[in-house]
Amino acid sequence: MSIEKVARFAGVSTATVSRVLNGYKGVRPATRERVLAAIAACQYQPNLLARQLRTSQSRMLLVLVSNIINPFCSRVVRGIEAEAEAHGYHILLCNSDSQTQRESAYLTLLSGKVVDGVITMDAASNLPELRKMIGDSPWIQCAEGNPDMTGSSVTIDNQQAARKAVQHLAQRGRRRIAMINGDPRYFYAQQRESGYRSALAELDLPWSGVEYANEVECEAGFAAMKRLLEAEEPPDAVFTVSDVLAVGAMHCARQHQLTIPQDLAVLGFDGLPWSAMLSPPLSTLEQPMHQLGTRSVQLLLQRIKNPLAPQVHERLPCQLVARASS
Amino acid sequence: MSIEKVARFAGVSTATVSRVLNGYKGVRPATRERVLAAIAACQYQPNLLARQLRTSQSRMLLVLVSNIINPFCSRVVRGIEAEAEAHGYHILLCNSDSQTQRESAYLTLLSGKVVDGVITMDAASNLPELRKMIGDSPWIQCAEGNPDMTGSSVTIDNQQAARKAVQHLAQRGRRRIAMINGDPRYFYAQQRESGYRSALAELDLPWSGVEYANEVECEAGFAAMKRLLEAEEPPDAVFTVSDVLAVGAMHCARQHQLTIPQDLAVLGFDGLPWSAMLSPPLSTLEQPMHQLGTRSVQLLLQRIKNPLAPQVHERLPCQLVARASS
DNA sequence: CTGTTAGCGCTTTCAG
DNA sequence: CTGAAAGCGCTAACAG
Repeated sequence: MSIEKVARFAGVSTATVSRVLNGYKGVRPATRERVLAAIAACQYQPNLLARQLRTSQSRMLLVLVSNIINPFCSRVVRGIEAEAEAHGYHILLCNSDSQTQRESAYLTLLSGKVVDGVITMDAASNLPELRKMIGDSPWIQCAEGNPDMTGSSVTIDNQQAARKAVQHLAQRGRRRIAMINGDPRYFYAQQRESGYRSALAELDLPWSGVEYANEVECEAGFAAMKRLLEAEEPPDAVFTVSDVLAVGAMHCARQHQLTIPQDLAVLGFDGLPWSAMLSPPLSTLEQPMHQLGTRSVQLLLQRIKNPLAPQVHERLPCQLVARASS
Repeated sequence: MSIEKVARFAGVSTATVSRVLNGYKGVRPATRERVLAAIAACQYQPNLLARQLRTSQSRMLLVLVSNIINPFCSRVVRGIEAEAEAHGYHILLCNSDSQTQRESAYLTLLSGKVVDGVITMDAASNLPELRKMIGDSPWIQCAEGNPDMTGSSVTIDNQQAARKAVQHLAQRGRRRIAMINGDPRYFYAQQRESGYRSALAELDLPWSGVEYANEVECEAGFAAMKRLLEAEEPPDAVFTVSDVLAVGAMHCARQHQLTIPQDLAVLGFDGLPWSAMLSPPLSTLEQPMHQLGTRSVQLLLQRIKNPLAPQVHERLPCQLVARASS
């Protein structure tokens, strides 16, 4: 069931079969019919690998995330996939767990021509060795990425978002605002922490407290909150870097007999749909998750089409949704 | 930077370069060194596409899920990816949204030799046209799949799990136990509903009420609960087919001034980590999500290695975790 | 131990 | 409008 058999069956050359397969115009209707019939008769299925090798394009995109279990990631990936599919591309998913070794293993698919480009949602850009592997292959950093560096990116303004968070909490009368941050190797985590600190300074709030969650799971949020609450001077508000962490933080507060928001105000991040349905409903900074994904694909495809396209750093809007938890 | 250039550079044949690349033993250390040096000098990166075409194996697995946003799916996929990676395989992710057309578009990657096998978490097995596309390519159905049909599967005993759910709720004194089910095109949904109804019958509970959520999102759970609560005879307990739906159901109950579990007992499904941290903590049927994924890969790889391996239908255990919501 | 050679299945000039 | 033929880059017999 190769193209040759079909050709023999139809009594034409392989070139002609290829032409009808790819919908070229210059084929006499009669022969086209004959070829089509042969294809059906042979139950022919093109070998995509061979085609990809020959045309040197796979129409596949590599998506490197730290962990698809993070609902923020899965929603962005959904956007990526939707847009990719709309342009006839497929996606290869890789969970790196932020392990350099795994990331580089996946990046060989890039140099190996198995994928036409890559979207990273990981801290890859911070590692010179990975940047080197990517070389100047088409690459977009999504929801992470330092504009001062090379490589296009589409993100929100993380520093600004964190400032909004602190300002909101301060407006509600909170004085000891803590932060539960993510892995500080991420640029987004650095930015949010910097925004947090600068807002605190501007508002003349001397108290600060930052704890790091080792992963984006509610248990990690719980543990971080515990450390915060059992410190000498516990916070009266907490800003977490993910709604998932906020769930853990809220649970911990309840275990400590604290009422939300009276005793502790809680503010999440991401804007996952279920944040509105928690008890109490969670205030959060809503990220345009789907759009982060679709836009990344648009820029990536643009880059694939024209490798010389200029690098861009897009910033998508992010807004605070105030609810009962703060 | 093809293998030929490296060969020329090292003064050997392409065969020898290929040999050292693939770690064959029969190469004199001296030549091996020379080749290695040439590879480094040329910054050679093997074209994986060419290799895949030649060896006719891509070491890629297609994973067909309805929607990666469902946390149950993302956790299973995590298991799939972990096991796949451990065996040197990569995964191609497809969100089908249960649209036949999209599923079949992805399945061409199977016939096109882009992937060596497929794991479906979708209702694909229920559609003859898709089964035909899969043909006898290596295929495992994960968390879904009718044992009466061809095609190996690894699932839990959905019928049994639903019975446990009803029994638990009845034991707690509930008489009007409702169910919020998923898309009834899924075999798992059919099985759970059948388990629900048979348990009700066995317990002599005449009241029943089933609503269907059109997607696994909390909003859908909310809407379904609303229909249930606004009916003439509202339930005093509800069993949802996913923890995500339970979040919506609980929120709806609160809006209706109902206290959980006094006025309404709630029981979820899946056992997502954050279910324990809701307020009140959610009782749920815990599925072995990670294992569902890893086991599927094991069976699939077995099948890829030996296409004649017998079909199996594995059932993994699932247990009820009782918490404050019921 | 190493080289020669024949493809994997497809697309794409270049002739006719 | 159609065919012949040259590869894409790699692996794997088969010789030597």
